[in-house]
Amino acid sequence: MVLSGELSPGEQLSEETLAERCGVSRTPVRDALRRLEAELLVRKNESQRSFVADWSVDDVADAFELRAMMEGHAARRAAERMTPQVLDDLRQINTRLCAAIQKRPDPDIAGFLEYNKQFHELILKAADSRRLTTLLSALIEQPVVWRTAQHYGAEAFNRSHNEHDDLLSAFARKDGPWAEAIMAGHIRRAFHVYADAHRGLASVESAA
Amino acid sequence: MVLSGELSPGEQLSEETLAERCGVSRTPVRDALRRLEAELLVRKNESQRSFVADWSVDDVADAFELRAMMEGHAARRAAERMTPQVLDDLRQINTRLCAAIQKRPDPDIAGFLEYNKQFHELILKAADSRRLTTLLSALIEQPVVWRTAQHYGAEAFNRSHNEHDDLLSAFARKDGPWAEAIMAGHIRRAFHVYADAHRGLASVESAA
DNA sequence: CTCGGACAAATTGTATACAATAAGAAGCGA
DNA sequence: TCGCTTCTTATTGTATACAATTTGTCCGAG
Repeated sequence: MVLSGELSPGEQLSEETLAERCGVSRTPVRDALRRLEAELLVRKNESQRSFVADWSVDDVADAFELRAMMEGHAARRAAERMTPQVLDDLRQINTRLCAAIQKRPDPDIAGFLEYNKQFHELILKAADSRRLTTLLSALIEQPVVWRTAQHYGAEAFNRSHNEHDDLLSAFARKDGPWAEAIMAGHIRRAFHVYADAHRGLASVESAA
Repeated sequence: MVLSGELSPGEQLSEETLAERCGVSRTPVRDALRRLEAELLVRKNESQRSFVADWSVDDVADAFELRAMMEGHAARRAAERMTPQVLDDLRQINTRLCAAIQKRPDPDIAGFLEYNKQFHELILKAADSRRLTTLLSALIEQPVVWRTAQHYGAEAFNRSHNEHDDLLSAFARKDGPWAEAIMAGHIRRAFHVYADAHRGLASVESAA
């Protein structure tokens, strides 16, 4: 509801109101608010009342910057720990991703998103750091990824696929620094696609 | 209770048992478990049962590595955004820290910890990234910092103070990369003090 | 003796009621 | 009219009861 714009930035979120609206009691609503607060989609003021956080473009830039750093770090660790099995799995996923974006008449965006998600998650798993996994999960908003992909053209899809291929090369050579550099660039490129599409808009929500 | 070793690693944490033990109902216990899970002090298995996580030395190394990366990033951002006012505040804090570690006959460890915390928190604030602040708070376990400081000798305290001074130089010149490098080294040094003190021990808890 | 299946126990998820607290509104005096 | 106090109301914190799910155990068939 926050990400779809159904709730406006700054709007107060009363537990009882939300509970009624969702047809559940306050208890699961409280849990959900806690999670959303951890993901910074919801803020609490000094007296514990909840409000919809407003993500300015700067906030999104901030999130992407951190994600670039952390996924880059994950890629480096993954490269250092790469096994033939994992490498093969990654190649298979990227092959499927390639097939999805080359579908005609229209590329299969849902397929792209799914395989892209699998690709990044497998790298994260290969990085073998519970903490990194936990921290990143709070940082990657799939709806933001989704909106970014909506603005991809054929060339952007191909670039994404090629960057994944580059990553596979770095992984095959266990070249950690290279993998880190490619991944950081990969994420930053995604941000610029997002930023170009939202240029001049005050917040994410008003664009949704 | 987890950090003091009152609860053993791997031990199951029943909400009801904890509630009884703490004299409260299950509701606040549930909230607490959620928070502890976010900080990775508690794990949940696939069927949502909670257990005390066991932090091996590798896990602590993992946490310190991430902390070095993220606090380094924070230091760089802080350097780029540094103002005379903040710089002055940081200098004052470090002066007080210096006084605390030079107390005789024994250095004032509590004072060191307090001013060290203030120093790092002000840098984090100057970095001006809500996300970075949120993520780091889940990563910095003050009890771990406390235990590390217990193993500091006079030279380690001085080194810490001098590294803070170096950071101030980097901040004064708004030299982001330099600040990042110093901070990363500063955190890594702290880890090695910790690791040396715990060498050969299987887990944090058994050493506490 | 082992393997399933069903039953019992333990545990978590959810709903609801009440208590504590904070925000807002009304009244009162200067 | 402004500022203060007080009361009302809105909202969150906590306790408890019950439902749903999972785990462990026991018994019988093969």
